[in-house]
Amino acid sequence: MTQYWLMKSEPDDCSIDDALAAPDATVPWTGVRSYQARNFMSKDMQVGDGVLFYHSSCPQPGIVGVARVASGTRTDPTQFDASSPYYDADSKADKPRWLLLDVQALRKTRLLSLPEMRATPELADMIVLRRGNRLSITPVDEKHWKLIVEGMLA
DNA sequence: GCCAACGTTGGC
DNA sequence: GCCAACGTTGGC
Repeated sequence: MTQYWLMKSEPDDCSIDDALAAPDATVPWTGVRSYQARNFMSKDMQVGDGVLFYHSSCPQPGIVGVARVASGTRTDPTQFDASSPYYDADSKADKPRWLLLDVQALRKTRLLSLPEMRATPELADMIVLRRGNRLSITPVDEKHWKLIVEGMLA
């Protein structure tokens, strides 16, 4: 069964335009350094799952596009790259701690801004809107996906 | 195993 | 630049 996810990306790092410009519009989702998000990738996310592409840590945070999970997980090489901001000195090559998967951008949406999301009662129980939420990958209910992708918020 | 200190995320 | 929230670390 297809599931749905919201994935945060800092547009300075990888924006929806960057993803759409990549070969096959597909980018390796590097830099996940939370066990909870990692476990979503390895245990729950399936090729073909829907992804809401979200811009964070930027002037206009919000949902900017639709994507899909395009691969299973593999080792995230940035954990071994001492010049990377995602370097993890404690992760060993024979026992990698961090994973990534490929995400294929499908299209841009209008900007559904964080303030608009917060002002929309139908979205009130989205995990990404919870106080203090810092999780970079969160599951999305089908009802929320439909409202945002094809419903009244599209 | 508890919990205070610290670091990070991310909106504002 | 500030700060709320929360995960992680490390002393005990």
